[in-house]
Amino acid sequence: MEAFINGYKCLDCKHCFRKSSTFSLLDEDDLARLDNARIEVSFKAGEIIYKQGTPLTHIVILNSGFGKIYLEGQNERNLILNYTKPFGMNGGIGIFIDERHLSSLRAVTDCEACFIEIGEFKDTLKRNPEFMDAYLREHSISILHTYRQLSILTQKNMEGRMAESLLYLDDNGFGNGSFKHIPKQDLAEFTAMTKESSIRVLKQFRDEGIIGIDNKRISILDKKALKQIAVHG
Amino acid sequence: MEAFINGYKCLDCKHCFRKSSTFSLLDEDDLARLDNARIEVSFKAGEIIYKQGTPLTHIVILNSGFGKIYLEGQNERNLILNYTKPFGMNGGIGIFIDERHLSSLRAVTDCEACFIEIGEFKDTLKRNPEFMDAYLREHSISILHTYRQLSILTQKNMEGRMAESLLYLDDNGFGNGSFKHIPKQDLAEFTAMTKESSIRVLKQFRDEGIIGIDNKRISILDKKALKQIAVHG
DNA sequence: CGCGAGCTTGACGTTGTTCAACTAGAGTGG
DNA sequence: CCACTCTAGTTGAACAACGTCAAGCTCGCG
Repeated sequence: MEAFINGYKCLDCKHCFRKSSTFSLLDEDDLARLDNARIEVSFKAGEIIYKQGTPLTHIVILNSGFGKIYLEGQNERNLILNYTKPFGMNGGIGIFIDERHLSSLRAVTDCEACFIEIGEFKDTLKRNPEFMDAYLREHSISILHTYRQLSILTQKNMEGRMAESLLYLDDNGFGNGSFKHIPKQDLAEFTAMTKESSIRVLKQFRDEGIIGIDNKRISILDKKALKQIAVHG
Repeated sequence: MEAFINGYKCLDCKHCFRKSSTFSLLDEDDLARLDNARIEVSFKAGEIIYKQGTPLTHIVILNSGFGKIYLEGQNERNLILNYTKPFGMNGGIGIFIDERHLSSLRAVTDCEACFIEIGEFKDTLKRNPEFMDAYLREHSISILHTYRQLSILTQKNMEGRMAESLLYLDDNGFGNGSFKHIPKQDLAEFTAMTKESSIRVLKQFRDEGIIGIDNKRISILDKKALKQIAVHG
């Protein structure tokens, strides 16, 4: 019964956590506590999972589907920081300051999300140094990516930025050499340019035989050329 | 004798740590251990304290003077992420990944730096949950700033970026309403524009009576106007 | 006094955005 | 089945923003 009502649990915690190298560091006892502090919610593609500025009360983990993490910037323009990774922890960066979300998360596909209450989550971090280490490693990688983005987005031209982004998506588990689900508008928001510009750059890449575009699916045809453009741009 | 040889200690650890709210969370025992894992080095203005990509073996704390934290980007162009804060912990973000520096730190003024070995530092973090909390809070604030920069640098025009930067510097302890030590080139690297552009924008601000420039010292005359430009730009 | 680093200026070219119009395809109700 | 609508995609022309280049300046310092 509960399984069909949004906001209640229908999955077994241990099952999910076994798939995550970070959560696999916890023992039965800690998993049980987290399970207790956990809520499941499903989201439809396009729905907002959490919004920048709102109170940060839970860590969010997507155990199916994926979402985009973005900053809401000047006059309705967004900047996509990254896409979620399976079983990655989202929304946690603000928990040590004012407990508000520093970014927004929106479902790209339909998603199943686990919400873990941050009080319990923090306690778990404190009780388990290895878990803390893994958590910090995850965040460090995210910061490394943010630094890279900062450097790329402020110093490379449109072609270079687009090449970097396509390579990043390809190298980080968005399909083998091709990906759907990412409209031109989103590629624009990931590369800090306008939708029109992203279309023009992609068209240029297509005309040069570097990528293929059919029916909203982008395929990388010449990765070497893309790398060349990424470095030089 | 030692006091005059660079790389040896001449300061009392407890003395310094008492000035830092983060380090004041540690007890005598932990402070003594850190003191043991500590080296002091002084740097002249302009010298590199650590360089992006090199092995990260120590956390660096500046107890006098200040430095700039920057990314080394495309063809010799740097991007200044931030300036150091007194007794702030620098260089630590990479300690949970591959133990290499993600950014560079360079002395802006003459500096006295403490280098704390990261093994001991990590152990101290693990032994002291409150210290860990404070450390994470510091880093979270730094990430928040990085997000802000990402948003500002990719979405605002030059006037907006410069206004934001001047306000940031003013609000974060770089003199009351005016600051030296930051040449036009550095303001350019902080706002992701060329030296020439930063000069032109500053000149425009001066002509509008918003700032004053004399003898390399920039003074904020009309903060309200600056805020207006920052929001709108 | 001369040197050099940082600063300043203007002319010019490139890059990327804006705006406006148009197209294609998916979903919806009659 | 067809018109209607909505969203994503596409295109071109005009324009603004910003960088590049080249030259000259200024001021502190040896």
